[in-house]
Amino acid sequence: MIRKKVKLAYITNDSSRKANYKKRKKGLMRKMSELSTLCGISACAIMYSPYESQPEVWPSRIGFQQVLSKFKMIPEMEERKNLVNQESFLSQRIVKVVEQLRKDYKDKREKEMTQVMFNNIYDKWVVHGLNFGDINDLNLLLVEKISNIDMRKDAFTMTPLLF
Amino acid sequence: MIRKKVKLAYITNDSSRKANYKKRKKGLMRKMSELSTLCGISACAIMYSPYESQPEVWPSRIGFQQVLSKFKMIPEMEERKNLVNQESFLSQRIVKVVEQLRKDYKDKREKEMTQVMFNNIYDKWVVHGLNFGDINDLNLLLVEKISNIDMRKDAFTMTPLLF
DNA sequence: GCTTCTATACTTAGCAG
DNA sequence: TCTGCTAAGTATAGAAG
Repeated sequence: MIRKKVKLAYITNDSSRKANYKKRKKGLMRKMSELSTLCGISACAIMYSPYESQPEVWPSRIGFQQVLSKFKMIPEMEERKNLVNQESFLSQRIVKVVEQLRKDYKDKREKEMTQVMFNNIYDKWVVHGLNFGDINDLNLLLVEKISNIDMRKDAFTMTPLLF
Repeated sequence: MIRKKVKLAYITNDSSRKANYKKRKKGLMRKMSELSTLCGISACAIMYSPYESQPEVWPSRIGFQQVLSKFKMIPEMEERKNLVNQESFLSQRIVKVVEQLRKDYKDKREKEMTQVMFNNIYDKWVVHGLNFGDINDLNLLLVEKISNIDMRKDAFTMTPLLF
């Protein structure tokens, strides 16, 4: 049981590579969470492996409803919605995008469709070397072109999502 | 020099919190890179702290040009561009989005503007509990509404970016 | 494949310059 | 501050069930 030093190279043996992945993924997730609580910072990690059908994400996707609830519950947020500076403009846009998203998800079929699309696209982004910096840039585009989205004008309501 | 066990709670002392952050961030980045090379998987991490003006991203944003070059160099990608199935449709859209992005970045002023916007928005997303899963969902929206973007039709050319 | 075990490798808290 | 040190604490490679 002599433990070797880590040889920093691709593990060719399939089963030990998978085992290694699962162990280290767990460790990474824990460290991510520790850093976040110890230092009070926001952090995210995503791992896209052939061992899982969905990308592994930290923090977990738990409760999109909770996220939406936060929007309602945070008073500063409500205040911001009534401000007229750029910041509040952006906040409102975000709220509306999220609302739009909620509505989209109500159509379960469409949801599955887009999920499949996402998997395809994300796979390509990663395969072709787009990192999260680049995905962020794509988000920039979203912001920029957001006025093209046919936003609904009605109030921001909170009904349960379908997932 | 008796070292305590980690007490998993917010470090109230400012300087030691910052020191802790920098050390652990470094460790996390290394582990991220190790996992990626050992297991050959795609992974990303982003940390948004008050200690740095820009979010800390792994892998680094090095060479968007390189990313664009990859698009040109990977033969399968070129083939896909000529297919007519959904997959190729999506690939083409990605290429065009990236192209659009490149053009957008040519306007340096606009670049800075959007960068500022991104920082504001990303901050809010994270502050209000949106994780990368959610940001991915927003990306779904981007895909969905992508037909609203006024795409340029000319060939995909490769000129240096301004950053 | 999966757990669980545990010796060893690695990480990092606290200190010093 | 930052850098480097080093021992205490933690993660994990490899084996066993």
